[in-house]
Amino acid sequence: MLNKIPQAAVPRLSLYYRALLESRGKDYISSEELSKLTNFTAAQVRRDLTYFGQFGTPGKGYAIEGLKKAIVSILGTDKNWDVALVGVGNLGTALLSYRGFEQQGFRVVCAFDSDLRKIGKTLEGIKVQDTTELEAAVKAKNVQIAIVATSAEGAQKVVDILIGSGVKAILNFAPIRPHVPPSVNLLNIDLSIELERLAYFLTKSSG
Amino acid sequence: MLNKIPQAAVPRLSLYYRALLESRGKDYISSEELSKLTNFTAAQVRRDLTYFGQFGTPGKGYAIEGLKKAIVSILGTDKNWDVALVGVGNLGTALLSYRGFEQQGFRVVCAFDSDLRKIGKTLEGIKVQDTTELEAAVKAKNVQIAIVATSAEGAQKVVDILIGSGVKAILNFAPIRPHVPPSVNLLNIDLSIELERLAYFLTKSSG
DNA sequence: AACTGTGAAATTATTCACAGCT
DNA sequence: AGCTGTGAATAATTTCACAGTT
Repeated sequence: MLNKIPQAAVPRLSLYYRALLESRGKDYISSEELSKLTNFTAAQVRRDLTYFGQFGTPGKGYAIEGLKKAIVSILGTDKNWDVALVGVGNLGTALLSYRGFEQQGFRVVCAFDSDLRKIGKTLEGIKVQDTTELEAAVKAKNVQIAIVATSAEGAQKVVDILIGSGVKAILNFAPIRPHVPPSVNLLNIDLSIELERLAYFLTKSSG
Repeated sequence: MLNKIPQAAVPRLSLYYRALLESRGKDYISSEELSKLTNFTAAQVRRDLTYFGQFGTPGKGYAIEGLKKAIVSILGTDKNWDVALVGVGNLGTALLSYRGFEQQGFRVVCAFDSDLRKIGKTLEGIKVQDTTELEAAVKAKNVQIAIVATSAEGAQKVVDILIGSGVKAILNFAPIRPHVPPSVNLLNIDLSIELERLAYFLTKSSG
């Protein structure tokens, strides 16, 4: 069986995992119970899980500990990843101190900025380097993942340097859609677009 | 013609708008040109735009200035919205100084935290209030929109208070999915889940 | 009896392809 | 001639409903 996995199934898997974390004190959980905890349908829960394997026991449900381990392994959050951060403005600094990164196995090992006032400072134990050193540092440390938290203006150039340095995945917070080759995983978190979505829903429901 | 608008069309509209901002020096732009700038297909551009109206001129394309105004009006980014911010930790502080809010017509008019070390401080001209004052302040100022940037633990309680105070839309950054009535617009920005998506793509492409 | 896993149906979203307008 | 707007076709995703397993 060669399933094509819907893109949207992956974040749902994360949400099932959260629900499992909250489900202490029993061994098994049914798709029905998982659906109540996550506000998806029970059929969707079952379908989603079968995209990745067969984890259930008919008549009993899903073994909670086993399913947790399976999801962690599918998502890859049991691995550790070194990350380079480019841009230590307000957002970059907030990201540096965000404890969720560590919890998910992401460790920021170097940080860069082009602002002379920031270069040389140490934040959360990481010394901020000049962006001109980006390529050399990323290559030397064999970093595979980068977070781009620069302004829109600098972002594409930074992305190009990162890709040239061997980075395989980019989490982009700059409000542009950088151009990357198909071999590079790009994930955009675009606050500006989320705000426009919010404005749209507000306008629709109040007008 | 009574279109149901696909959810995903709204952020695409935002991206078309960005492309239009970059298209200076001419009066008309074709769906083909817009598709090149946004990496969607020309058919998708045309289909998306017709969900919201008829903006094109056959033979010429879309009048750039007219389409820009139309999109701004559809998205509601021509309106101004007062916003309450709950949680002024690292992320909340970064959001407070994020200039994109103002640009999109969102103005933070009050900020709250339950940490005594933060209450009373002034950030970006906003005095941080105790979360116990949340309900009274939101009601007094008739705030319709709130940003929740608290920890997971406090978030649901904050959301309940906000809804009880008349808030109609919530932009939630806390890593939980708060429960809200259908009348309230909820938009989750869940960094933790994005990181797991990233881990998944990395695992898949490297394993 | 309780529950999963999954074909089949239904729904939703995208792409094709072209009639018709400028 | 050049391009939009849109029915129809296709593709993707979700939901239904139930055969089969524990």
